[in-house]
Amino acid sequence: MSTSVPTREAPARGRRSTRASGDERERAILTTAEKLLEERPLSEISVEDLAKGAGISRPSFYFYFPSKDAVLLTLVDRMVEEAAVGREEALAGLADDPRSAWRQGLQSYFEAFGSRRGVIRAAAELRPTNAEARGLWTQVMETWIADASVIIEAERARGAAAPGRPARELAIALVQMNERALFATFSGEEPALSEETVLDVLVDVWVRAIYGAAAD
Amino acid sequence: MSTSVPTREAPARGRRSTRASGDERERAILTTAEKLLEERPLSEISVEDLAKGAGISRPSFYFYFPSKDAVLLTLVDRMVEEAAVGREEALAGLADDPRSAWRQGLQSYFEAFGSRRGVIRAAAELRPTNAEARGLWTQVMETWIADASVIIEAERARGAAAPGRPARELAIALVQMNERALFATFSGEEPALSEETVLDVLVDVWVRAIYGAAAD
DNA sequence: CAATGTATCAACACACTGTCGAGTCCGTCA
DNA sequence: TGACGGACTCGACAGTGTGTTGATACATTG
Repeated sequence: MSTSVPTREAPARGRRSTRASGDERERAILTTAEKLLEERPLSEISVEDLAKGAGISRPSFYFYFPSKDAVLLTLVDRMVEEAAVGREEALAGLADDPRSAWRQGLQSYFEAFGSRRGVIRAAAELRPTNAEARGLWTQVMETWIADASVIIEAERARGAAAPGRPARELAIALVQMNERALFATFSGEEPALSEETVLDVLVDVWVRAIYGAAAD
Repeated sequence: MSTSVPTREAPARGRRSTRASGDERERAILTTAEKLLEERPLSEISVEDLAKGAGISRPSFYFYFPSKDAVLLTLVDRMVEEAAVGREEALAGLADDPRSAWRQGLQSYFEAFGSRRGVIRAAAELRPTNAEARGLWTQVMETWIADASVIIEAERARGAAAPGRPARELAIALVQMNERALFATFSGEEPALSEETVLDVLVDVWVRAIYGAAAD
């Protein structure tokens, strides 16, 4: 580890340059955003609100972040990283018990996203209008899909899973289902599955879609 | 089943009152919106653009619609109504051939939404910020889910479908999958299923999830 | 031919975003 | 020590968008 600043792998969307004291200010903006997002949607939060919450003026805000969106992307980055941690481990014990292995894979996302409702809600709100947000989300989906495809193929090869449409196609549909269902549940949409049942239902569909043979 | 179509009284979101000549103007606004939405997202279309496209001034626009959102909701209303038409018929020949019956049910949505990409994209963009849009979409989902639940239960009762989690839960997850997958495909997101395969893949998951027993 | 309702728009009042430039504060080093 | 420069701050401005108001046409139609 180098002695210099704790190498923040954070993308260049944070502060303009520098690395002096105002570090806390940057933090303050982030935590303010997180707090406000629990209360109301992104569209009802202005740069002024963020600045005020961090105890600075609006122009000063722009010293730390180039826009409101950038703040959010930083938050999302963080969350995604957390979610990715659990992903690896889950994919071990497949041969033993597919159902609970798949369940585990889902669970890490469930937990990471579930603990930051404001942020995912905002992310969903941002995606349509912000290309960077779209790209970031695409990446997440893509790794998820890639993982699932590989496993589906492996399960088919060893004869555990039923043959059928290309693994990737199946994976895309299932991952999209997860995304939508979890978003709906966490943002309190109607209709949505309850927090207690989402995981079970989703895993059920996954397992049936992957292992069950197509009827007729 | 009851087929209670969401009573279609023209929503009060059109013109302030009246119903005189300026009818064409209202139309012009609607078609302008539809046209512009094929080119660029809702967030990049201003009331000014809409007004200009319809050959009137911005204030005049407000004589016809209370806001930009209202224009869109009208468009969505229309589209949803079209989509609902095919729904009824599809649900007949289930006993004969479940797969193609389910496929047919999906197809009407596929076609209705696929022919108005701009509008669905805008609808997705609007949903997070506009309560009315959310409510409208909720209704659509709800009828879809209700239908699916009833059928799943019927199929289980007659022994065709496998038992499992409550039909409604299954229906919610599957309908959400459809929604997300179709949106992704039609708005050219990445990753997404191709237009040629979406329907097949979705139907495949539906059939396996409903008729296939849970493996493990 | 008034009177009533339809339709139109210039001008205004706001809200928000992003930028510019003039500052302050503080550590460094000549 | 004192001036130089970089970190940081904010008042004031410019731009773009929304929604409203009030004055004004232009019909009908009673």
